[in-house]
Amino acid sequence: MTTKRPPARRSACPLNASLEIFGDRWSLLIVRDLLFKGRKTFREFQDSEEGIATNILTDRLKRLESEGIVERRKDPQDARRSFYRLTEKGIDLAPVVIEMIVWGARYEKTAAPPDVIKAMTENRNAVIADLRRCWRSASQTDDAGPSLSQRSTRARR
Amino acid sequence: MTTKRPPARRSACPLNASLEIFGDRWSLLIVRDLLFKGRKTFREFQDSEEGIATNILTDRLKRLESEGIVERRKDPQDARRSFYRLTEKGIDLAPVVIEMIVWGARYEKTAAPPDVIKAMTENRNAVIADLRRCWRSASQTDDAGPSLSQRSTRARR
DNA sequence: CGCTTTGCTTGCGATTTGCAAGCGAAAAGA
DNA sequence: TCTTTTCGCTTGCAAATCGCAAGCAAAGCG
Repeated sequence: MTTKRPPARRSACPLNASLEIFGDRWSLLIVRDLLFKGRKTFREFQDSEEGIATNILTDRLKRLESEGIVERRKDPQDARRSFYRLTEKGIDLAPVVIEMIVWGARYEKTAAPPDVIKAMTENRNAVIADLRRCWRSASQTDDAGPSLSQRSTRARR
Repeated sequence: MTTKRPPARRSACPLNASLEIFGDRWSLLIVRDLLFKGRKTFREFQDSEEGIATNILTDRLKRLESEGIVERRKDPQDARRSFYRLTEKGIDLAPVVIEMIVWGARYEKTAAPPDVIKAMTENRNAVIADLRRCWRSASQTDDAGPSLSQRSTRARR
């Protein structure tokens, strides 16, 4: 008589927990789109440069939602559409995403804008604080998240 | 007449580059074992709590080596065995791994030792600097990496 | 009413996974 | 020496996942 199902982790290591939740090629791209690009609908995610397949996108959104990383709410204007937004737990993935961006920009050939990378490395905490502040206010006003977020690319103090 | 093969990225985004290299359920666990647990041989990785299959371990080690994240060198004592060690590029994954550990420890049930998590959050840069220093000296003396790295769990200034 | 958009499902072949077994070379033990 | 064990790795195979195309109901739009 089992009670419920915390799908049984491979280990009790926190890194392993993280990897089991978003350790794949797609999940963090959706988080990136939410965090930095102001994307919030299925179609907007689908239109991302990487070209995620619709079935995978559906699966990842469900998974992220069931993990409490994103929230979904229907568009009152258009009943077909839903808006996705990051929860607190999702916003807290920003440091992970930023470190991965910095590493990728440093060691691989990418089209990363140098000023953004510079801000992320030299001004990490301010960038994260900005993202958090922006999302917090957005979740109060209820009118979706930030859109382009080229805010704190300029240094703070 | 194609020149070579930079396996063709899905996009030029640095996050995507990172995900294509280590965006799977296993690669970073190997990096963790190297960074924090002093493991350095095939068998030691295999003995990790998560129980990686040998074929996958072989594949990931090859992949990490071809990406320049780990280096392999034969054991002069035992010709069967090889030692793996992190390169500079691999050591620079420490911030990524640490953020994932912190996130996992914060939001999931894990067995993460609280003092280690505390050090990683409150004293992030010192922890990273310690790891780097430790690995740099190890790669000079040529006698493998750090072993238990419970060093900077105590705050610095 | 046709026509499009949105989010999602289905089908299907290809790739990747997880697990077990096996294997050669080297080391260790008798 | 001869046997056994260890190490890193390969193979086989079933299951799961992936990527791509097509389709589809519900809702908006003309």
